[in-house]
Amino acid sequence: MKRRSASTLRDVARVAGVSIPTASQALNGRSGVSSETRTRVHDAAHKLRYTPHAAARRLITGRTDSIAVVPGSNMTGIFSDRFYRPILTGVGGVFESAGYRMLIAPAPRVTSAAPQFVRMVRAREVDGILAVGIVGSRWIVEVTESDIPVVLIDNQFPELAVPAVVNDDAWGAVLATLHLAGLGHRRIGFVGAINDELWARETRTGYAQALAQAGLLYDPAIEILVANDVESARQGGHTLLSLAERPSAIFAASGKMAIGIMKAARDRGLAVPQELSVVGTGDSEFALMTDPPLTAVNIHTEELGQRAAQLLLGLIHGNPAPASIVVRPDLIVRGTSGSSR
Amino acid sequence: MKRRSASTLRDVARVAGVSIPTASQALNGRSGVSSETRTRVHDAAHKLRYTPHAAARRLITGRTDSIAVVPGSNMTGIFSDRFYRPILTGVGGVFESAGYRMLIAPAPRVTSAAPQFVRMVRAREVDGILAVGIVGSRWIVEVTESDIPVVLIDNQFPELAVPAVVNDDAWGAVLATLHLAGLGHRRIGFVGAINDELWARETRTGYAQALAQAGLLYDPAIEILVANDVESARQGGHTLLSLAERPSAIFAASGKMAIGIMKAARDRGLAVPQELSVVGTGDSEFALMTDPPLTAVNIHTEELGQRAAQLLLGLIHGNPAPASIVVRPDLIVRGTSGSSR
DNA sequence: TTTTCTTTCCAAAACGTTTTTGAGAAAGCC
DNA sequence: GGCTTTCTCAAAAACGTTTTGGAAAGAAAA
Repeated sequence: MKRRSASTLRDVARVAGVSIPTASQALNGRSGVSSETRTRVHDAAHKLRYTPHAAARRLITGRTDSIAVVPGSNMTGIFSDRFYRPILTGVGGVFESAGYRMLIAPAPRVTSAAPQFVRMVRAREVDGILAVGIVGSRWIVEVTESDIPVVLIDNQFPELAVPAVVNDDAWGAVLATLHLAGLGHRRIGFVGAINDELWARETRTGYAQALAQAGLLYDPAIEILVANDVESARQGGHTLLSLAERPSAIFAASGKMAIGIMKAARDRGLAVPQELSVVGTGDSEFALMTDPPLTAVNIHTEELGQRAAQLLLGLIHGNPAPASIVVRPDLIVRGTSGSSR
Repeated sequence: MKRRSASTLRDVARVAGVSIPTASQALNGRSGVSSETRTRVHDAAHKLRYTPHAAARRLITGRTDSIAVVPGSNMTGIFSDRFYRPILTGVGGVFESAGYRMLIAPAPRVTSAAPQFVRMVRAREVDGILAVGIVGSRWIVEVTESDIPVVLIDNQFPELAVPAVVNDDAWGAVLATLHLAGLGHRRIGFVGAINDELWARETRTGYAQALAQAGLLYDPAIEILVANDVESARQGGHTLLSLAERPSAIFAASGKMAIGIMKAARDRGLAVPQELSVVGTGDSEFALMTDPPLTAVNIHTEELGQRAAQLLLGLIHGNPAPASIVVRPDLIVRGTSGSSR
């Protein structure tokens, strides 16, 4: 009596005293069935706790109501990445209200998950794909061959015409740099990431551009590239702060690097923001942990995710693919940036 | 020529010049097919880029090779929760090597996702369920009715006999408190979470127990319960540190609360660890951001996830359900705890 | 009364696999 | 050459649903 095998549409039809197709019609709300039998079928279904077998339904309808989320190779993990996490929250919210499920390959990186994902796509397990971060173009080609809609987040393949949603990293750097310039700083240092990912390059570009815009000289001596972690940035900070003409403000391209800079300042007994202004990039959880709280470029990560999800839903429903979407960050001024002198 | 509809087993059979069942047998490596036809079938399948239709296969085999991950109501979000994130990383690793996929309802909390999940389970979309954090017992009952294996993480229902994997929160508190006692501290304060979740209660229990074990007096005046965030803990810290007989050490039940305490100490000009020792709880990403790095109870989150995943895989393959698994944390001594005086 | 139109339902086919059963052919044995 | 045995393959059934093409029954129109 424990193991009551799951009830099927046939059972419902039998209990309601109708044929299988009639039961199906009734439950799916299609016309051509009297309201009396309709309620009888619904009652039977409810009594038997009937739920349609997903695989059977998929087989005939061709829809899966699921989308696959693919972690790019630059994610530290689909669950552990600080930057991409809130993006996925945004994605999830949109798909939830649309009644979709997210299928997540447990593989930490797309490089290892690639064959698995291609198989998933070919097996028609999903209606669409959301690739988050860096994925190889070879992989994209293989996937798009299957006529399944794909949307990229924080990545672009202009030559392949794959729709994408990206953050305007250069704009963020411009905001940060102009903010510091507006406070009267003339020597604004930059600590960037030494990798060659898009955001690292773009951030650097924005910094240089903003300097020009503010009429400040670009000085390679106060620009330094380090690995994207606290300790490397701390060392980089010491390099910058030990200069004869040390910068009065530093813009760090990530939250971790900003924290490293603040540690370096504290090591040297420099008060923030009185003797050194620091601007970072990142979420508020990070920013509020420092003392004082970090002035930072705020990337609308959740919005990135939402926009991408909406775009993908549109493609699934047959809408034409729009051009890429660019989302601009803004700057949240907290306690680490102050006027020069 | 762009829209080449996906090839099916029938196509493979036709190209190879055999019947459909023979093609199936050959591809699935079953005996009773000559090696010559077998290679012919494989060649055809490869040429046509054949991949079995997942839904069709599921319909007949009954297996889905997927498991559902259910976010508990105390998660801040399946992607955004600091504590549960690494657990899911552990889970993912195990399922990846076992060839399983993870289905994640995008809903942020199980309370909102409950009906959706029950439907998923009833629709036989998954072979097993992993519930992470707090889920309602009513929900569990509803799900277990479907004869689908369920494993809980960081949660327990002794009366329902649902297998679970939990962290030994009390033990962590004992380690932290005894560490401080071992450094010579006689007045060890406690900042706990005011919610009534299991970990909050257990941590408090462990603290009290360790005091007794160390021969120290339990003083309600230096125990305080606050909301689990930085700012609340900061205020709580001020309360504790303004006492006439202020504690020389404080154990905080979470990383956020530990940071709040450190901010309070800095507000009052108290040097850590010279004038106040602080021990927290949490991952190293958090702990390394403070200055000096935080001495903290280290919960083996990833191991929790791995053990739970392995347990669930066992249940799916018919193993008997073992008793609950308890994983003990350890203490990582960093820079915020020093000897008394 | 006969014809035409609705309404309500059901039989059958389809989706793409896997599994079971059985038939034909080649080979071994007397 | 007749008999069994082994090997290879194909025909048919099954999984649980949705969709299509009518059929039966009753009501409206002639």
